[in-house]
Amino acid sequence: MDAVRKDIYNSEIPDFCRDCGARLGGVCGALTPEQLTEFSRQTSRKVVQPGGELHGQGEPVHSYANILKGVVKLTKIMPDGRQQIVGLQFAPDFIGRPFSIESEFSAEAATNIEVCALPKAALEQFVNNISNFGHRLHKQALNELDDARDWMLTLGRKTAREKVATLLHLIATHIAPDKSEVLHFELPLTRQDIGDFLGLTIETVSRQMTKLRQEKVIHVENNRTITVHDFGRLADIAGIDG
Amino acid sequence: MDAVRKDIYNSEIPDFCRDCGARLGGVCGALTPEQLTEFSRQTSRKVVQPGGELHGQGEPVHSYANILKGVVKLTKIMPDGRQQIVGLQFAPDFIGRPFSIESEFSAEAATNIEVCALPKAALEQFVNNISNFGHRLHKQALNELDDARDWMLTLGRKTAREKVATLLHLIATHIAPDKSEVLHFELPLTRQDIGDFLGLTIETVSRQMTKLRQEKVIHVENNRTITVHDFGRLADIAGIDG
DNA sequence: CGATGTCTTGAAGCAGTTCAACCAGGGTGG
DNA sequence: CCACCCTGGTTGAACTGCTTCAAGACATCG
Repeated sequence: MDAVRKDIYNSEIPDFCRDCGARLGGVCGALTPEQLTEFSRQTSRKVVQPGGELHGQGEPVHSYANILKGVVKLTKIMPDGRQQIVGLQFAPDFIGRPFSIESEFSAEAATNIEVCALPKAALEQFVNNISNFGHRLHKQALNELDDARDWMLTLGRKTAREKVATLLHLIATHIAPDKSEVLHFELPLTRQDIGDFLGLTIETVSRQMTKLRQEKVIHVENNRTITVHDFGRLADIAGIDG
Repeated sequence: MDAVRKDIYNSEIPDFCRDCGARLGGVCGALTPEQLTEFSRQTSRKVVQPGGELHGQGEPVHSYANILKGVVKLTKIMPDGRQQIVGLQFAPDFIGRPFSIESEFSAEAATNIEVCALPKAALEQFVNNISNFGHRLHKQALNELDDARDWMLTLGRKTAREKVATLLHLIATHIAPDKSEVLHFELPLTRQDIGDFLGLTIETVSRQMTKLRQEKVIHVENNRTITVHDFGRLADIAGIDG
């Protein structure tokens, strides 16, 4: 780490960050190369398997993380076991409630994920010393708030059919490789996860997926690989736009 | 405004703010007396009738406001008229999406309200010049996010009975005068509003209220005045805690 | 005192749940 | 290599909680 390699194009950026997909987005986009170096010294890359917990509901938050790859689900669970996913996060989102208090939900890997974790103390140091850093976190919170409110409309007022279409639309816009009319992607969620996100049972989710398949709105392979034939049609069914 | 009256107890606080219930909470709590004076110079008090809009869905945000009194509902509406309340705000909450872009929902007075409105330019000035100000806004956003996610669980996984109890619990904790076991308050929402908040029809809301009344969990006068006899029982029915 | 808006109550219908059986893929071990 | 199971998904049939539609009660206000 002392002998920093340099090249013409990325002269000051630390090795550690050079190949990172999240470098320009999320909180890291706020950092100068020197700050990035300092940042990278305090963080550690972690790989987490599906189902692995980043933090549990009711636990104090002691660590934060930047998602580099994969999907993280935020879930709430009631004492009797009923479960609700209250947020999905994709690269380069930031995980963890700043100004701690204990977490009101658990954060769990939905797919294989790769994160850049940093301890609470480091986060606080960055917030205090880097002017843009707090601002970036604020913006992320506002985005999550907008997403949460969109989803409240989905949960409260949409039919099962619209809900499933809305979910597919959401996933597609976040992880599909291109923005053409025909989209192709891997579902990062199980049917159970989808049910828990939409406030439905797995059976209802399955039935609605089957219907969309029969109507040729989507094509499904191996239960997880989805092709959307007509993105506009999907948005229409989801009740998005006017 | 030039001849500032002073008294022994509130020497530097502007007249304008002296009787304000929100002075110590919300964003104003971050301000020194001098800043408060500057702040008060840029703001104007407004009274809004129930149904009055602070800003509409899809409009650019050009004004912000601090709630001094009353309740504001944030609502989303679909092209076909289906409606969902995505947030309730009480004094001393702050209204308006910082870093504008257009608003994704409308903010509307649910009761008679009194607000302290300030233009976008003034907000930006405060964010840039007062170090705590942005931090307060950030905290407010995080609180709203926690609230939104709590509500997602309510919308997605609770029964009609639990939903109604959850709403009563929410209102009670926000506007009830004291924290004793027996609570007494005015409902700031119509049955339609309650339905739009809970993702239910007004008929279902009414039926569940009747049931809670018959079970002596609550007492209702004039459809709007509620007495909660046993707060713990209400929380229990709402599925809150363990 | 009728008129209007808000809330309640009842009865019928239906979207989504529940319960149960079945199916496909992917180990594992005899 | 097949028998076995185990997990995740689908499909069917019966049920039910909420909605829908319709009528009535209550309060407020010209």
